[in-house]
Amino acid sequence: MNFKDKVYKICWSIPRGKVATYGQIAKLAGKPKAARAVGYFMRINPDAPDTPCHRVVASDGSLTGYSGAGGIKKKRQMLIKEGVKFKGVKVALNNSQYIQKNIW
DNA sequence: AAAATGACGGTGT
DNA sequence: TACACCGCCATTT
Repeated sequence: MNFKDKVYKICWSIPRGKVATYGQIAKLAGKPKAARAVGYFMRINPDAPDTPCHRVVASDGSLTGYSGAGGIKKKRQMLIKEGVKFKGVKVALNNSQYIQKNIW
């Protein structure tokens, strides 16, 4: 299992209505400081409905990137529609962050 | 092998 | 909130 597959697998494990941060995913994948690389994988993946990459946000809760149609705006709407709480322009990590324990 | 790239993260202004 | 910097990383060129 390479780093890339782990990242995707973790993405798929994020439940509806919850979100995870890039750094969090990087850590779960075994590379605490590879958040940047995680973003890279999100960018090249088939996007939207396929991999729920829209459930991945920046550490401060703000939405970054998203190469799918609609961009950031669309991403935010998708999250809201799934039940993710928002605090202004950012995600309310306090009650919408996905707290996951080791899945391996 | 070396340099460039980007959907990051943390800190400071 | 916005922007600039710098350190980090896997993947591509």
